[in-house]
Parts: sequence; structure tokens; C-alpha cells
Amino acid sequence: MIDAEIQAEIDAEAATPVLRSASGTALTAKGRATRARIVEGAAEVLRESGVELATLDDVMARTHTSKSQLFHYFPAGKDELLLAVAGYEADRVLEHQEPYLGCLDTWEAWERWRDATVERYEEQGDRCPLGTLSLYLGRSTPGARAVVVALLRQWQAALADGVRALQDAGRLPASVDADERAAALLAAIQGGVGILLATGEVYHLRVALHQAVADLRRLATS
Amino acid sequence: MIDAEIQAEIDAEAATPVLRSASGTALTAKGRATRARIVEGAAEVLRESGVELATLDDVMARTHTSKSQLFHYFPAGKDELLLAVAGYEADRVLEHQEPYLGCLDTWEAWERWRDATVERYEEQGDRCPLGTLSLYLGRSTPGARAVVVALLRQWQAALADGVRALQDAGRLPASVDADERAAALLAAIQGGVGILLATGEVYHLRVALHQAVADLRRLATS
DNA sequence: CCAGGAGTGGACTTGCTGGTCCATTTTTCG
DNA sequence: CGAAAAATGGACCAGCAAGTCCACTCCTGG
Repeated sequence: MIDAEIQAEIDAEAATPVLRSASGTALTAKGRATRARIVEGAAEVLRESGVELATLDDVMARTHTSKSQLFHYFPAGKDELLLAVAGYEADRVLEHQEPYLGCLDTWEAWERWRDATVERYEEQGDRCPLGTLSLYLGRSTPGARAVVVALLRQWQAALADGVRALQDAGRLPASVDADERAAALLAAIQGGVGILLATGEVYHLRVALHQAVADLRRLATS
Repeated sequence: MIDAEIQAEIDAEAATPVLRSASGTALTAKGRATRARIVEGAAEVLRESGVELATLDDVMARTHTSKSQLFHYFPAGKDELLLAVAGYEADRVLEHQEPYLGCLDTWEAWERWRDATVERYEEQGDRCPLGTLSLYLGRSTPGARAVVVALLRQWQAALADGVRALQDAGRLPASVDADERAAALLAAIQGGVGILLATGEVYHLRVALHQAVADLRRLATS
């Protein structure tokens, strides 16, 4: 029985070239649609319940799947599913940052990025799926660390590009170390978000980012 | 049967005035010793296994106690125990920072604090009991958030005092907002530690703190 | 059209873990 | 001393959630 919703997902997936599941089995269009639905549904469940409370039955209920499907697409079980969700969430983070990170060659652009970032996490509140996920399967699953490392690396690289864009535009001396600035910016974000998660207040994130941009700008005038 | 170790703990606790357990029951010296042993042992277990994997039986084995004792001293069960551990760990953090935070009136003192902080977390590696704890019982238990908020507040206040000490010593203009600087410093630490937890690398923590102190110092000369 | 494989459903098993309960020992204190 | 309270030991219970298994349906390709 295929309802309209599933059919739509199949159509949406049709363009994608043939993929393979983690176990190497070929997936049909329907299979890919189901797999994607599971990952997205699991991500929703995790955002709402947290990693601890979220159960496979919750995911089943949310995605209208059965347990056999979960283990069909993620043979290694819960950890493998969580890893897939981590990758999905990492993509979402970059997806949100990308339009702002693209052209950081003016101070106004930096301020837009800063405000957008604060606003995003303010809306998100104390839910940080990727944070909890990486902490959950942190030292146990080696793949989880790889996902987070990849995200941080890309994020930092984009920030460093932004700093260099300022330098290329003549708005910042070439003596500034773009990579170190980007690393510190990343730490400021992570710290602000971490405190937001722990306390529920965006204050630290806002102050840290404002100050980071201000300090960067101060380097231009000295 | 009381062995020498327990007796020593009783002696150590003897000086403390009569306390009460969370449920309001009076505790004898032996009771206080046992309770303290449970908290410390649980903290060790949590550091090694993480919140997820750690079980009450692990704590029992580590502390040579029975299940009835755990529920005798922490009637609300695991959450109450974890909360006690969180408080214990928070004290340890401040205890470590205190000697450095005490007299931040010279740039050398700030550098000592910075290096000591980096070194401490470098040794600790990817284990951050308080971080995982606060994330674990974060939004569920209201008390957990209070513990973390209290720690952050004290930490930030001490940093702000340090900034003001620089100002009082004439090494920093009075126009600098001590509280905002302290908030950003705290975010830098948290972010660096967070990235350390996720990636296993201290690089970001080191860079963030070095840059934070350098940026602060730069405010003195401009 | 039909055979084999992909996809699906859901009952069942299994292991663990938090939590309960009561018996027993030890300490306290009048 | 002796009774009451505190401390301790450990068997037992209950529920939950991950993972297994087999039967069944649907799709696809020759």
C-alpha cells in the first residue's frame, strides 16, 4: 500500500543516483525514501525528547515504520541510526550558516552573520541535537567523532575564509592570523551555545560573538 | 564491622557539625562518611564510564555499599545521586581555579591562570563529568540547572573581579566592561572545553584563551 | 506472468537496571 | 544495660527498550 505522501518521497528521491545502505545492500527508490523518512523522523524525536529518553518505538511511531525496518536500514541498531542523524544534523547546521558565511568581506556582513547565529540558537533554545548526540556516542562510537570533527573543520574553514576576505578587501591587516581567529570564533560560538544549553540564557552567546567581532574590528584600526 | 578506612573517614567527618540528609533525616558521623564515599565513588565511576553507561551497581561495587544504602542516602534515586555528584564536581572546578583567580591584578597572573586552565583540561582530556551531567539531567531536573548556573555565576564573578583588579591597578582603562569581558572569557573556556570533548584536541581551548587574554591586553594600549 | 529479492509488520525474547522490601546488625543515648 | 533509631545486606520485582525472527506483501526484471 503506497499512499500519496510516500509516493511523493519516492518522486523526490528519484533524481538521486542509486545509493547503497550502510550494509552494502542496494536500495530502491522506495527504500531510500523510507530510510530518509526514518532519519528525519528520528531527528525530530531526538530534538524533542533528547537522546536519553528517545526510544526506537518513538521513532517507529513518528515515522510509521516497524522495528524490522529500522534494523533493515540500520543493521547495527540504534547507534548506527544515531550516527546517521548526527550527519543529518551537521548538514543542517552548515546549511543554515552557508548564506551568511559565503561573503564575509564587509563588517556589515559579519554583523549579519553574528546576529543570524545568535538568533538561530535563541530560537532553538536549549535543544542542541548535535551537541547531545556527539556527547552521547562520543567516545564509544569512533564514527561520531568524525562527523563532529568534519563539521567543525568546515565551519572553521569558512570563518577563516571570511577573515581572509576582510584582509583581501583591505579592511584588516595581513598580519592577523586568520586560522587562529577562526578557531577562537568557533570556540566562542560553542561556548555560548554550551552555556545556553546549560542555563537557557543567550546572554553569553550574544556577548561573546559581539565582543569577538568587535575585537576583530579593533585590529583594523590599531 | 568497621575497617580502618571507614574509621578514618568518620574521623575526618567528625569535625563537621551535624548535617541532614536530603530527606531531612539526621546523619551520624558514619552515615556522613558513607554518603561522602558514595558521592566520591559515583563521581569516579561517572568520569570513567560516562553518565549513560554508569549504573547503580557500578557505584555499589566501587563504594562497597548495598542498594539499600544508595536509596537510604538518596531517596529520590539516581537523579538525586547525580545531582549530588554535580555539586561535588562543581566544587572541584572552583577549587582548582581559586588559587589562580584570587589575584588577577597583573598580566603575568592572567597568563598563569590561562596556562593552568589549559593544562588542567588537557590532562582531563575528553572527560568532563559536569558537562555530561548537566546535559544529562539538564532540562529534566530543575535542580541540575541550578547547580551549573551557580558555578558559572561564581566563575564569571571571579573573572570579572580579575578584570577590575587590572583596572584598579591602572593596567586597564576603566571604560572596559568587566562583566561582559568575563562573560566572553567564560564562553571561550566553555567553547574550548566543548570542542576538546568533541574532538579530543586542546588546540581551540588554547587558542581561544590566548587570544582572549591578548585582546584584553590590547585594550590597555589603545 | 512468475520468481526472487526488497520491503514491511509485529509478536516475542532477553537482558539489564532502577527501584522496593524486609531482615539483620550496629550505633546512639537516656 | 536496653530500647529506639540509624545503617547495612541482599534478595526480589517490574518495566522498559534493544534486538531477533518469521511470515507476509509488494515491486521488479527477465
